[in-house]
Amino acid sequence: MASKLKDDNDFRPLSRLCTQTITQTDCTLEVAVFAPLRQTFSYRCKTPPPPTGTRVRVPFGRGHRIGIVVGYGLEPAGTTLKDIDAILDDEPLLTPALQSLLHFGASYYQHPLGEVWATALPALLCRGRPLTSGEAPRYACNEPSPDAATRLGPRQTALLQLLREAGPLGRQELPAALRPALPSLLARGWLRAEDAPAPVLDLQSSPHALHPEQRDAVTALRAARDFSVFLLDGVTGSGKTEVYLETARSHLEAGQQVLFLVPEIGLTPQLLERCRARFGSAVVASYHSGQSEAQRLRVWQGARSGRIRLIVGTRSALFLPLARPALIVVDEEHDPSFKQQSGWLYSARDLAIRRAQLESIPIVLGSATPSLESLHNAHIGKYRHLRLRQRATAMNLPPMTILPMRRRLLQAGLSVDLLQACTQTLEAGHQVLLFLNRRGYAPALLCHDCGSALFCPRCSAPMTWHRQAGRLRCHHCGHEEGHPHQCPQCASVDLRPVGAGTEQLEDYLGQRFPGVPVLRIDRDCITQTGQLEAVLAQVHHSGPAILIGTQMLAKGHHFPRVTLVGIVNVDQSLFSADFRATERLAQTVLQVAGRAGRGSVPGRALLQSHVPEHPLLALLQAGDYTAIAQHLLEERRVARLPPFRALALLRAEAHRLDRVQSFLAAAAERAPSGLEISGPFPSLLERRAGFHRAELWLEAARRSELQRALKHWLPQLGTRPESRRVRWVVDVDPLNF
DNA sequence: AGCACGCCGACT
DNA sequence: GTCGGCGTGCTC
Repeated sequence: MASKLKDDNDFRPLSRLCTQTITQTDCTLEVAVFAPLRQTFSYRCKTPPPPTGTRVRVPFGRGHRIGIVVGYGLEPAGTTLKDIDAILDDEPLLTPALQSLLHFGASYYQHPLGEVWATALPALLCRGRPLTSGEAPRYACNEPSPDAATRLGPRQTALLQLLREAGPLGRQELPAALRPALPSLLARGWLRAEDAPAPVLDLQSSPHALHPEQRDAVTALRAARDFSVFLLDGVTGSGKTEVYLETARSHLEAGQQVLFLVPEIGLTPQLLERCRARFGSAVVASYHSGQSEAQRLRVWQGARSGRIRLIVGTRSALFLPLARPALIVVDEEHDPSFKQQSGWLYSARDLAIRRAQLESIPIVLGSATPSLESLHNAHIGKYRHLRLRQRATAMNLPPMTILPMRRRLLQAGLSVDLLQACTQTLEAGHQVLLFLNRRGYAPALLCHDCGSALFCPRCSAPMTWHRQAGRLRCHHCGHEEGHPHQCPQCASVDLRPVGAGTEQLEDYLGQRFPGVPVLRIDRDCITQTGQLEAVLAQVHHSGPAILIGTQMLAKGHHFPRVTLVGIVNVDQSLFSADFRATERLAQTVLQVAGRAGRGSVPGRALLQSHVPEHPLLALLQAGDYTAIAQHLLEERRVARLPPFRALALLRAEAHRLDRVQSFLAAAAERAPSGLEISGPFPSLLERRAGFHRAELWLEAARRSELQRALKHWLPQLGTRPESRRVRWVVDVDPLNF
């Protein structure tokens, strides 16, 4: 009775299910319900079966759920199957290519199909909102008027007159006072609703002429018709965006659509504005989780109908249906934010490549500091490597200098040399940017008598002291408490902050440079939308000033008056247990350094370190990312790490450590051949929010081998008794440890 | 995930 | 004597 789909818990390529034309009535539907359940469920359908990708409402448990038809049972329906309640759509929500992408994504990342669909669709559709064109109709007068003898009210008369003079208008374009008159006039035939005409491109020519490298890149990209992957490897300021836009332009002119992925919501507004200025605001939209669900649905429908021609969006925009896709752009492709961190652990960058393949269109991955994975793929010829070495502006990357910290006097983590450089810069009337990826006043509070740190009661990490708020906070689980009166170990009252965070820097520099504005940019002080823009505007209009910031400040913004960039702390990254830490450090340093000297005055960047002799720092100092990447790739090859090996983690957590251990031990024991298993290892953060955490490393020579092994192993893992006592997930191609 | 069922502590 | 704690198990 169970269909094949369910038998091996496999997600078959959709083509194999779709190509069969199911004509007989009373057949079995395979439904992926919107719930985190590994199986699909079979239902009986007495009407002609709907195509895959349509929503159905089904009885489920003692209630009802909405799900997606993902296949058909091959055997005749058994008597125990329930009937579906209703078919919610006349047609599939997604094209076959996009349906295949979701099936692939569920299978590759070992995630339940129903939840994959739920992640990919706007929430309103998951809740059963009917599919419409998504277009607001326009209202026009009917001529001749239906019953000229009727006396109309003043609002009705005014509305009719307006529409006669101005032509058809949408509801939003009408004065709010006249809108209430719409329903009655429509009902009585005075007005009719009509579809708005498709918005048109409003092309503006490029404000800058392309330099030769850009022109070559655009030529290569425009020539690509079928699936191919381009790595656009261009130093900061080399004009990658211009290349994207010029390539997009030719596709838009041909009536097609372009999808533009960025790693963070914060990067959408600038790019959106630039696209709107170039192509006309009617055909350009953004799509991200900061929008209301109604808004997202509108963009989704606009993309599906083809009315919206270019979308700038974050991860989830990858799943927007496109009527006529022509090009996908993944900007800042190295950014780890493209990997989803909870639920379905997919990489939007990697799935974007898969989507391009399924749609037979080209895709561009762009970055000034490409990921080692992408560089490797370029080296082995899987991607076409396009380089932009020339800067569009005349500025160069500021020279970088390592500042040794050993045995130096440090104040708030700043060496005298760095402070001196700050003084010089400020005296010259310029601005300083200090980068420190650590929020709060101090990363720990330490007892001066017994030396114990104040740990989070639920995590294996010390709590961060936030002095302004007067709170100790755990950055891992959100636990919060006030300043303790005494040390919980020895009852001493001498508790002191150790280490420096952005808050401490702000504090100290405010005292050290009285009269100089000190502006801090991190998640603690930028809480509302628009706040960041306000601070940035302040920076642009200010004279000498000091900017202090975390990761938040490293991305996307330019500070023409900043001529000194100080990177306060690189040492943790040099010795991190996360093998990607050095790659990230190099990317961040170059990114942050690139913020300086974009105006007319050259800048410089200073890196503080206790180990100035570290080989990576010498490479960083030279500012040559290609050389750094080469060095790091060689390290990875020797250490047999990605991209030279395929890696997945089996992570488990539970309140009781013994349950975590016995689950992982049982899993390791039953591991299939072809998979190299190591561990269980305690996770980098051993305990989080009261859960003990550990993981198994699963490795294979190639991703395909890893996939083959996982496919057979994991379904049976879920049936074991140990697995019910822990929370477990597989993280395929993990990025964060 | 929901939403049941199911056995052990403090209350009208 | 009940209300309710969340541990365990099921959903075609």
